[in-house]
Amino acid sequence: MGVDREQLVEQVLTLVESVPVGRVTTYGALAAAVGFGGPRWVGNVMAQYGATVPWWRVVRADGTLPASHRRAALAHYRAESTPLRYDANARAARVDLRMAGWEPPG
DNA sequence: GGGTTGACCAATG
DNA sequence: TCATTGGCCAACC
Repeated sequence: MGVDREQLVEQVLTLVESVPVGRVTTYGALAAAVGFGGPRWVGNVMAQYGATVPWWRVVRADGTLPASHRRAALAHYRAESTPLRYDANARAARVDLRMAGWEPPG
């Protein structure tokens, strides 16, 4: 059956809203959950509509923060006590996916 | 219809 | 851990 693109977008946003506080999921996991598009498509959806949902709970597969928003995301993580990992050089902070990784239902 | 662009991913060294 | 490589999918021009 043909599913509307708009409905798929809503499904992605709903899944993002269902991510527990202090936990995160990945673009790829969301794409797999909705069974449509791919990680890059989900990234595109977030770029457009992410402002209406807790976008900081969606990170890349290796735990790095979404581009262009890492500073704002860090403030949220600190507020939510999200487990973070710091590089040896402390160049960039990443979410500890072992601890905070959350798999969306699909 | 082809080239380019994204808030991407996994394998490899 | 980092950089490179190839693949991925839809939107836009």
